Amino acid sequence: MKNHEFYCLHSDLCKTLANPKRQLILDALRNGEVTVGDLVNQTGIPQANVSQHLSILRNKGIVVARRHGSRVNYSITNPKIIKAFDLISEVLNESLAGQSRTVNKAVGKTHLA
Amino acid sequence: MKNHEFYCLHSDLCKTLANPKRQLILDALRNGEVTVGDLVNQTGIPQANVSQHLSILRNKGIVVARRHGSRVNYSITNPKIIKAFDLISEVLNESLAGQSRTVNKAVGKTHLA
DNA sequence: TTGGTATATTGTCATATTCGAATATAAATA
DNA sequence: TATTTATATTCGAATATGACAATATACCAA
Repeated sequence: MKNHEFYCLHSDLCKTLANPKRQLILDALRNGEVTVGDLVNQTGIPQANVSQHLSILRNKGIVVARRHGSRVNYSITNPKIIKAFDLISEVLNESLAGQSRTVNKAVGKTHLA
Repeated sequence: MKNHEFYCLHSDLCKTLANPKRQLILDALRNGEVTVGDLVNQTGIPQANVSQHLSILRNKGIVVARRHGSRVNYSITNPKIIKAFDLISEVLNESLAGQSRTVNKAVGKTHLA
């Protein structure tokens, strides 16, 4: 059993990934460096909001910024982030595929939703 | 580029994983079925709170409940959940190891925290 | 049926997250 | 220097989340 602090760090990292807009951004960064402006265009998210999310991702060390003239290029620091992302996609797809079977079936007469 | 709904489902799933207590619980379920009572003992989390978290995990299809007498056994529905969990652990460890180098270095004179 | 043990749900409050609007900063250019 | 373009930060309001206490439900045994 690992310690409490580890779980906090781990879930903190997950929490950072757990936002639809940040996922859009991460997916847009999947193939390499992209500027903020391009992220705005590709995702349709307002500029200020993109910057907010990039700031969050930066602070967690998930992305890194590199200024190039007036533009700032962002990229993902660790490719395993994308691997984890894709694994969770798989879980999601399998879950969606096998839905409505035993998954949420009631147990006994409990209220188990 | 995938659609918005997919990202919402995906981040919803991540969000469910993104909680230290739920991670403790998931790690305790790593090797197979465990009863609620055992989860309470192993994690030190109060019973009501464990049930709350199990309810959340159940509703997302991450764990499944099986009643056996007066006890209820929980297990993880898809082993890939654990794989994803472990991948994120790796990212975390690598991030902790390589900390304080270039990761959060300022870019230009921006306030980039 | 009564009591006891195991598990689940609800209500409430404190805290955290998210977004848009407004504003600030940096670099490029006139 | 003044202006424009690119990006970042701050503030405030709405909403979501998490924890505990209290209570409810299910099953078992006497």
